[in-house]
Amino acid sequence: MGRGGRLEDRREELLAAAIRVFLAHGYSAAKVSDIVAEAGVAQGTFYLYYRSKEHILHTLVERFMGGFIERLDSLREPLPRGLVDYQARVAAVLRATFSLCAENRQLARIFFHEALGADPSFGELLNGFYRQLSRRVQADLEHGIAGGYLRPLDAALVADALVGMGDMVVRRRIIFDQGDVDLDHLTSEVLSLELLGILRPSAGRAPTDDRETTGRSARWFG
Amino acid sequence: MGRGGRLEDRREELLAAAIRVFLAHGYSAAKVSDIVAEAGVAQGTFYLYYRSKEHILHTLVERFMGGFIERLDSLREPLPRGLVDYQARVAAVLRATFSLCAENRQLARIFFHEALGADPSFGELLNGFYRQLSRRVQADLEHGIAGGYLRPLDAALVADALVGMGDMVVRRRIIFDQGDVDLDHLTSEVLSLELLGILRPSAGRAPTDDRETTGRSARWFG
Amino acid sequence: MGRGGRLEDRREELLAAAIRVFLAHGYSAAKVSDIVAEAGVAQGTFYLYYRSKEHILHTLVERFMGGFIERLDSLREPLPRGLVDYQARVAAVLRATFSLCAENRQLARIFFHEALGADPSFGELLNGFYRQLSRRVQADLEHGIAGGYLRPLDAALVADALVGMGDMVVRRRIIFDQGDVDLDHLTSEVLSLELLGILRPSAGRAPTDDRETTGRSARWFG
Amino acid sequence: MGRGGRLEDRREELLAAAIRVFLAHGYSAAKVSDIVAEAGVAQGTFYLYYRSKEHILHTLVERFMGGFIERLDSLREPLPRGLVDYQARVAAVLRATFSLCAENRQLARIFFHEALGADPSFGELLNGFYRQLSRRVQADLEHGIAGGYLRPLDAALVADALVGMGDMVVRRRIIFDQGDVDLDHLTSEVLSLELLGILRPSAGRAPTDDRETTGRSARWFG
DNA sequence: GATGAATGAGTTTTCATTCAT
DNA sequence: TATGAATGAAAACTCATTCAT
Repeated sequence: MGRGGRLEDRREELLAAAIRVFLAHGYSAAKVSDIVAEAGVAQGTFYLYYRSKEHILHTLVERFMGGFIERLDSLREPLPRGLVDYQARVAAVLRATFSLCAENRQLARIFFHEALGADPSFGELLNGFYRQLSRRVQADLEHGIAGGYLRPLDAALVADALVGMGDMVVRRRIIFDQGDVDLDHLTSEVLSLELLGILRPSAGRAPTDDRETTGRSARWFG
Repeated sequence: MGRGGRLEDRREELLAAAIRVFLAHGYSAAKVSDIVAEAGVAQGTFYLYYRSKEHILHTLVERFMGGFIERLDSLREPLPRGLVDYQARVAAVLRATFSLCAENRQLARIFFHEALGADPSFGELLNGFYRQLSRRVQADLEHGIAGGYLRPLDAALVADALVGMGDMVVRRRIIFDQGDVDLDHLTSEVLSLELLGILRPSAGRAPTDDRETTGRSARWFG
Repeated sequence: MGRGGRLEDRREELLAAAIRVFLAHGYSAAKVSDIVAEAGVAQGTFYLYYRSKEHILHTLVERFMGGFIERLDSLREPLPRGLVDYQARVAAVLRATFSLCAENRQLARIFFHEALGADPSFGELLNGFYRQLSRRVQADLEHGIAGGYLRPLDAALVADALVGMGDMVVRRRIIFDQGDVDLDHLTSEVLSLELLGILRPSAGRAPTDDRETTGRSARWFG
Repeated sequence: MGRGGRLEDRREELLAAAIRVFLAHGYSAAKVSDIVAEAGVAQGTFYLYYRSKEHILHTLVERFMGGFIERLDSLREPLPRGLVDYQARVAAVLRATFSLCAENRQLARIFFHEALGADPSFGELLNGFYRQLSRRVQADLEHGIAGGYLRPLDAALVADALVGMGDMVVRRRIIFDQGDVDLDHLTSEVLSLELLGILRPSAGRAPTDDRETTGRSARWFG
């Protein structure tokens, strides 16, 4: 790791500095001079690694989104073969979502809080992100409906709603909260809600035992 | 009425102009000079009515939030006396939520899109809004659990998740979409999801002929 | 005192309000809106009585200068006939100067402190004021030298210096100081200093008993 | 020296430009854009070196005051041992005062004319300056009274008056006047006035052949 | 690559003054 | 006369970006 390593280090230092600064002051109040001061390099150095202030935010956001989608996709590869499979998959996806955000709380915070107002283009980006998530959920729903273990429903719309559930739990329980989070608890509650609904469960509708679905493996990026 | 009315008119004209400008360029790219040009008044006039660009956004946001909370509260006054009551109430709340956002799509768009990144303080404001909604849902959930018609669950957490469902549906289906929206359809689908969950309904899980619920005609609300 | 009286009252109220505001915030920081608020009239009313913010300061300054010069001139009418006369006259002038400034401390403060930086033209005005004072002193000095009771000296220059003595005593002892001032003491000390400095260095150099020269009469303007 | 020298140069260029602009238009009418135009640098460069327009004036004023006080103090180190010493010292101080102001006429002009009304804080600054001068004079007077060669007097008050003499001579004869000044003449006239005014009125009222003192040749100082 | 001084366009905000009522 | 809403020119100051060293 000779020269290339050094260069990457600088890029990463700046990225890390940018995270700290964006979190401390918010994106628009953050100055490039704050970032370089935080990173301990000269003003001009910034522009050797990033085209602009917006570009470094873009990098941050794309890293979050890319890592997120990639991780989720790794859990989804085979289509679920039945209800049990499906349950396990949803559990795994939820667990991964919450873990990912908890482990990268700062990045997630920037993604969900700082980026949006920064530039009109980030609105599109965020929407694209939700759309990607929603499409995957929708596909699974349709698969399940066809498989007969899910009830008929407007899959696209319900997918949006389910993504929203996860989104809000992440925003209010993981990003916004300060203290430690019980990821297992979050997962099992949201999973039950998603699978069962809130009505009193009639026979045979056992809310899944999520113990199994709660692997520690999720090491993502950063 | 004469004079006072004039003053209020000016305030409103500026507000309307600000909405148009914020939607067209985004909040941070919007200049006060754009707003006054749009409103057809002089630069200084703006500052007769609003302390700053941030202040007019605050006004917009508070107007949206206030109207929203007020409307929802008007639907919630008596606590639901049982499952049927509860269902009607949730239906009404969802319907009102979607109607309100559809009727004030521009305001809603500013609220959900422009305000967040504008200023650190708006993050707090938005969070407060979600917290208020969530607390109300939580109270209803707890009431229903005590009443025996809802299953035991972590009411605070599930409330967050349910608010998230509505939030995402609003954002992706009402605000983001351009065309007309079938509010009844949105309501009935989200209502079913919320009440029943997505698993195949076992016996007696009224009120649920899925066909009907999913169909366009379903009327859960007044 | 029908209409005219009213009009004059308004003018005076505005003037008084302007004094208070100029003293409180300084001329340049003072806003016309502060003055009208202080006077309890509408913004536009100001311009019925004064052409501009500068104009009201001009009015204030001219009132001070005019009153000052007028008062001094009333003491100087007959040329002093000899040393005794001269001493009495200098004493009276000093006493009047100090009284005037003490009685109109606020106006004086505006004159000496606020006006200068307000506008280049006030520099000229102030200089003109000093020039007028200096010329009068110079004339007396020349008269005294010709009369043989003052020593030969550069009358114009010494006049400037003597005016400066009074000026600084006024600024540091009357305007700047908060508490009460012993005008008799100021007068007698400055008088001694002045007379000893300029008298012909012959016999009879008794510093005047200033008791006599200290009349209470000085009621000036305002 | 290379780099540091450059930075200092820029500061000085801006300072010099500011002097020219303040003298030409007056402080309050002067725009930062005038200063940078005069200095031939960009608008933003100004703020690399000075926080604000007020700050550069502060710098100017402090430079004047500092240089002035420092110079005077260098003349005063040993306390005068008697009348002769005292005379020499007063002469030296007057001469230095006049020289300094004549040599830095522009700076002095800004100090005495522009700074005062600029900001309330400058009133304090100027007053502090006069207070410093006055205290030094007062100390000398008290020393002389104790030494028996000065007459009893209110040293603090007379000190103020004497400072005022110098102040007005500087303002009217050095700063305000355009042409050349005869510093020797100013010094000798003011010196006579001052000494006669404060010396003990006993025998030997040297140093006083009035003819000579008033003449151009008089040399009271080195 | 690294530096950091210099750039200058861009925007908010203020406030003396006007004028329709 | 009195009002006070409206005007709009004016200016300070910021900060992302560049570029000579």
